[in-house]
Amino acid sequence: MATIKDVAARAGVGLGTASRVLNGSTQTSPSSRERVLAAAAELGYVAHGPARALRRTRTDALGLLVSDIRNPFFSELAHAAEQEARAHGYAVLLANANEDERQADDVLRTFASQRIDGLMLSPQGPATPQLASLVERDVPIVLLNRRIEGVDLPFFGTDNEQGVGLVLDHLQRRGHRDVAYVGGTPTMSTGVERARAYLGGRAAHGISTDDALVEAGDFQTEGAAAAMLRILDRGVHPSAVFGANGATTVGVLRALRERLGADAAAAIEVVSFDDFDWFAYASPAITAVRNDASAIGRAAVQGVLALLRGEPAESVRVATTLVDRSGH
Amino acid sequence: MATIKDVAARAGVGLGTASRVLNGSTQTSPSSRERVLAAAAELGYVAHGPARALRRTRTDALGLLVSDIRNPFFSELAHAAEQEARAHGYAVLLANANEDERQADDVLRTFASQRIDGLMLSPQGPATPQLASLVERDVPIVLLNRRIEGVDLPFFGTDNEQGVGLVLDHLQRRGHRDVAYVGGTPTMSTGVERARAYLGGRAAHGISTDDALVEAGDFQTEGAAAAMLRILDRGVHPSAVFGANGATTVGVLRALRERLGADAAAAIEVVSFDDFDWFAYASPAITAVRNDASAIGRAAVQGVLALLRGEPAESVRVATTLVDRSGH
DNA sequence: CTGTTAGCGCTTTCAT
DNA sequence: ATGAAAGCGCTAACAG
Repeated sequence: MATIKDVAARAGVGLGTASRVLNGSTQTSPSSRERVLAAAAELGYVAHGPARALRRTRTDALGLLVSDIRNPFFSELAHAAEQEARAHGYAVLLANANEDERQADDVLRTFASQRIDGLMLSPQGPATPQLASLVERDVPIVLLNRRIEGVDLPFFGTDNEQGVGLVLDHLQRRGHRDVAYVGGTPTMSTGVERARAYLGGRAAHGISTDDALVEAGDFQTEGAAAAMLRILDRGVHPSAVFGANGATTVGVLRALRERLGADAAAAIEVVSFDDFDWFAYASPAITAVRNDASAIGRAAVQGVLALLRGEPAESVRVATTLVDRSGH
Repeated sequence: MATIKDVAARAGVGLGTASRVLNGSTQTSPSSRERVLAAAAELGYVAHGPARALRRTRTDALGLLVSDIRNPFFSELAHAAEQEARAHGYAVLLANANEDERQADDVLRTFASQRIDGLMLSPQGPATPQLASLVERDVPIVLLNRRIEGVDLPFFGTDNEQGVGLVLDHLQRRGHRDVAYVGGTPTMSTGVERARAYLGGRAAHGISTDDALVEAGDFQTEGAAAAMLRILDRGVHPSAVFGANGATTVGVLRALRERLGADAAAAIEVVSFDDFDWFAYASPAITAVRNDASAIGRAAVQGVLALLRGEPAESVRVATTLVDRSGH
């Protein structure tokens, strides 16, 4: 593998000059510039990243740790973040916590060893040891979509309150009174925010505040289905159901069909926080709050980059939109 | 940031000893071993990856370049690959080509500069310059799901022929004669293989070989919808449609509804190569070939690792299964 | 404008 | 079993 030394030799210049040219540095004579570039091209020279990193004490790499890359929200966010980072000359190391705290800590250790310049992460729960040590080392860090107790870091995520507001307005417009709510994990900031906004807003939107209509799930399909079944078993007859996230809504769908049959289930309007493209193909089609994962990803990158420059990074709550499919 | 020098000093041993202990190396006295480990823990020492890489000329990192991380097939594959790699002590650098050759080449350059030990990629098209240079450098490389013209590299992907066979059997069992086929890009090995298997197998399965029922899409939703419309515009009346991949099937669904209305569309059985979980919630539910992205991801990692050990890597065609949802 | 040199943090001989 | 020393490829500081 050609090194910068080879390039310098072939171009007939000193090591320093070669380095300067290759880094687009300030003053270099056009002649040597040309020859270095030519030599590099001929040799197929690619700078040795680790060596640069060692010397410069920065890697131009950002770590992105998501809860689950298979979750469309995160895969879209990751994609957008990568594009944004690349546009700014940064590479993104993408890793997956698999909704598991241990794996998350593992990844964080790897990131730390790679000496990433900054980190974006969607936390699994409370602060882990590795995270604490990264914070201590003053690595620029931003949080994605979920907050962490007792850790004050810039936050980039969905505007849950605004999104729930959209749903409340929609339900009211459609004239629903008996609306079931299948929520998320109460230990997750996302779950708490959505629940509070919804429960608190019911009365003002003409929605029943009967607690028999409300159950907490776990943001997973299984748990949500179970929660929905518990609600139905109470003998209530909701005309609509609001699922607190995408997976929850899928669980709701499953439970409704299982308990009521496809036809009766189809008579109940289902509204979701989080939109999946295929909701348009469900029957009846599902109305959903679409949160802009791309915008969050881009904003998060800009946030770490600001931190990297020593500027403060302001938290961002990205507004959602309602995809109304209730007209079939 | 604590360096190994700090650790050695604090443990009262030489640099070499510290390094040996930290690498779980052979012969080190229990006493120094203990003290080094203690010192490292107290200092929160994390080895400097780039420095190690520089010295050892390996990074213990594998590159994974997928066509589009938002495609569930790839996000699941990526997830499985990461798990498998981690189990073998390797980190995965995951990057996204965004179905764009230029971006792919960009990523490859970054990978090259990072000096990844091995590469797994799903090619966008023909070999790019950067890929050629990686091949030349003898970096272990395996291909995911798509082949490249003129490049002979171990391949890990779906068994398209077997999968299409499952569909043909299913269609025959259901008694379909007039089956429309919306295919993929003819320039992509995946598209070619599926088309060949399907078109060639029709006669033997009692399916009409009328070419008016066949159109090529582009493996994207838009293109597939257009292709489906072209077929319908010919005045044919298929009783079933086979979509050559997941996105294609979504396009098919959209086109059918748009042109025939929801009710008439629901009378046509749609079968898909690639399964999405929500196909169970479409109406009618969609029968699909499920290809095992996780198995492919794991096999691919094992392939590069074999190459890394100097062993040959045998290509793997992972068998698919049919998820039959035709009974509603 | 350019060549030389030091040294980033680490692993790995080479002597003990 | 361990300390000393060399050097991986690169950038930046220092002389010219």
